[in-house]
Amino acid sequence: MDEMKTIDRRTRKTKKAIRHAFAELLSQKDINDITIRDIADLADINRKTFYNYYSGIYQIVDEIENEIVSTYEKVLGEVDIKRDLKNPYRIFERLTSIINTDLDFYGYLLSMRENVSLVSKIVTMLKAKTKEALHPQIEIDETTADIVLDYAISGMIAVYQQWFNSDRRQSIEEISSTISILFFQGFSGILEREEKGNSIYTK
Amino acid sequence: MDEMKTIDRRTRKTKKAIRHAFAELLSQKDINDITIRDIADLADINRKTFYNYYSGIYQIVDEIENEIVSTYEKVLGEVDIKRDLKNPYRIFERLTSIINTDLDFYGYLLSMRENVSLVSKIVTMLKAKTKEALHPQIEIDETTADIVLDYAISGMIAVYQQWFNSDRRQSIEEISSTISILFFQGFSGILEREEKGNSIYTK
DNA sequence: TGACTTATACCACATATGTGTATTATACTA
DNA sequence: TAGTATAATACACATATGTGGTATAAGTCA
Repeated sequence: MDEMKTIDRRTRKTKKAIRHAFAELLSQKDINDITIRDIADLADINRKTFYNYYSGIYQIVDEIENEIVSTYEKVLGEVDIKRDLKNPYRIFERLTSIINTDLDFYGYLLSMRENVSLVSKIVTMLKAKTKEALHPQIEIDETTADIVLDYAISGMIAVYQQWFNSDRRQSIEEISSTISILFFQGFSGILEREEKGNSIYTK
Repeated sequence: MDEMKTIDRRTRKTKKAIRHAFAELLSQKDINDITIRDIADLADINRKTFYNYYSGIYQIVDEIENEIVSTYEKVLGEVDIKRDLKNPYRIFERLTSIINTDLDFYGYLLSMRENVSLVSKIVTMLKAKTKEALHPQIEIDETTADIVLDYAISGMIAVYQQWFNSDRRQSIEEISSTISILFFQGFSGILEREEKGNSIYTK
């Protein structure tokens, strides 16, 4: 968003128009029913001009996704993964908050059928970040670490997806606490919490 | 596949030709580069005929996915989810085996960008099956159960995806054991196993 | 086998896609 | 502000898509 300033005003204007038209159309109909002609018409640009910037509809989505991942990455830089690994509540609380605020506008992307790519991008980024934080303090072999991270990160994102689809019924604290327990103690941790009847997040 | 026998021979022949052509083309190029004309030409049918059976390329994928999910569902019927929940090794071993055999032909689907839908279909099916097995024996509230299942099932599938993409380097026992531990004891269970140095699956 | 039912082929059309080329309009910069 | 760079347009073309109507071929069944 910063380097935008140095770019040709025409380019800036056109891309903005395309993005805006796309968002508008997306709010009206399914992505598969949106044609390039639709976008060009609504953005009031020549159809050819569209191809100067995007090779197709999904490349707009790709661009948006990359912006989202960048946001994640930046905010995650403020967390000390290494320190919090054995009590990851703080990490998950942070992630949940990001999703709850910055992602508000793009939230529906998470629930779209097509956007596995966003999920996999986030998975890739989080895996990289976590692995560099782990290495070499925690004694665990590479392959196992991969499995653990795949499992935990994908699981976490799935929870967020459902959270979105159910209009974020639970509080950030609830979600964070549950994911945190699932990650470190698994299902047995949940059973324990349920038995006690006093969850971590009760006020 | 059974009811196929009662269907008009022409229909049978045409659908088979389409499916075959699609598989052939898929092995040659990316799904996004496959046109309906390609399929019609290779299957040696009129382009219009294609539309008699499928509304588009992705509906073929959809059909294949549904067949895969059915296979899963059937084999999973042989497992006693309720009994094995606290020591889920058997369940995961069974699932891993299915993937390793029946899914061999369609395995690459799991690693395709587009096939989130397969994943979500499997998630939906497994969630339903698990919930009916849980209810009402295990004392856990509905919402929490949803979260646990989303987390565990999506995590599990992510592990399988990576397993596929790395050409199934680990044994079925290794994968099953790791997922099993992750599910019931979480990351702490993995750390414990690593410390002891004796994993469940060492012979 | 012969009458029927139905799948498929053939032709046609409106629209979408991707791309090339030449021209015009706009923005940058010295 | 004048000159230059480049973004955007206009136009055109080959191909793909989805769909409708009619004719033909193949399968089904009594």
